[in-house]
Amino acid sequence: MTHNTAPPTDLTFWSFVDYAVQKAERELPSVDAEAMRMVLTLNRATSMVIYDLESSVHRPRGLTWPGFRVIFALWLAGPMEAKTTAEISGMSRAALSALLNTLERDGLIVRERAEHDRRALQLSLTEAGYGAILGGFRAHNRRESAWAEALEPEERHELVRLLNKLMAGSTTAQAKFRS
Amino acid sequence: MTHNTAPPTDLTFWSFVDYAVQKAERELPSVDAEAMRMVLTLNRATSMVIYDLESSVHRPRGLTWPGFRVIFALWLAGPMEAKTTAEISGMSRAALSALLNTLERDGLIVRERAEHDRRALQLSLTEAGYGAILGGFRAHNRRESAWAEALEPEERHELVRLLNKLMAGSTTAQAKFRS
DNA sequence: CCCAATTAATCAAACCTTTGATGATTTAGA
DNA sequence: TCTAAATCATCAAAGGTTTGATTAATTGGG
Repeated sequence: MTHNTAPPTDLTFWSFVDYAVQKAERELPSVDAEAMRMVLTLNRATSMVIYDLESSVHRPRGLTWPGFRVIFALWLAGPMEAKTTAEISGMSRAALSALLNTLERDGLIVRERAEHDRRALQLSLTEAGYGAILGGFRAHNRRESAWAEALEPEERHELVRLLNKLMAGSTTAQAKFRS
Repeated sequence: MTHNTAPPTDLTFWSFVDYAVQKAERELPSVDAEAMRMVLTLNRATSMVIYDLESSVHRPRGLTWPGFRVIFALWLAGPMEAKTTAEISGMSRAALSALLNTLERDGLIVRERAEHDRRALQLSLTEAGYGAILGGFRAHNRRESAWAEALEPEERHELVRLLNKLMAGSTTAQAKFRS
């Protein structure tokens, strides 16, 4: 817009990060290029992995990615209150509410009123839900393995360490969290 | 479900990864725990960063996260064909098509038929779109900086390197890509 | 003991995404 | 040259997300 340096004609999902960082530095000299590159790359890598998992494993089995996340959480930590499910599967209470309609309709989970607090909801897997996660997770984990093979074991460790450190910094960064 | 080891009562978005990996190993001994931990952590870290950027920067300014991505791509690499915009902003052609309706209605972008190929669409920012990205990106980049401060400069570099290596492995992993 | 503030869940409207189908154009091969 | 295959964009249906109400139940001072 400001300058008319023609962008390379062969821009791809991959090469765009480098191009974008350089161009942004020219347009806006005050930009924090390293931070920009980090967030851009983080977003891209994740989006590739998740798209692969969802489209190659879960959709063909009749689950969406969010649906899988909920069933997965209930498999490992359920039965539990809806509030907790929302928290650990990383979605808002409202989003979970909508999602549960589908999962309940498909017979994968059961909604029940909690004993101790009649406002609260107790969620649990049905037999069908249990079956779905068992088969789905094996396939899911095989794809995770395939992705992980790109890195050496120490590199995987280091990646996890850095991501955890990044998340831990969210407090200092005063990040906004999902309510 | 199989075993009835009660999950810790204080499960949070953060602590769930450790808990889940351990529990999955007990339920399914053949699981690739390292790969599972890597993908789970990657997903969580990204989701925190993106949620913060979207809810604290873009939504208050009237843009969704996908809307921002498109305007951002057009700012740096535009004007360009819709096909390229979809590619570099990481969405399918169909998703972009729907998104453009909103952006066009809000007067941020212009859709035009391409000269050389009457099937193709040429996209460009309007003055309003240009204004939106200038202000929005400054605030966006400030939040990126705040996140990046959690890591040392060399750590940021290493994180980016590892993420790029992971993405490069998608070929070997035979990952499915967005069409 | 009672009412105000909180908290759990849901609803509603607006949006974005996915897959699969349909309409135009363009390209390539017989 | 002309038709079959490929390509670009859009549509349609089903689903999930966000923010901002709204309803029901619980809690905590006064």
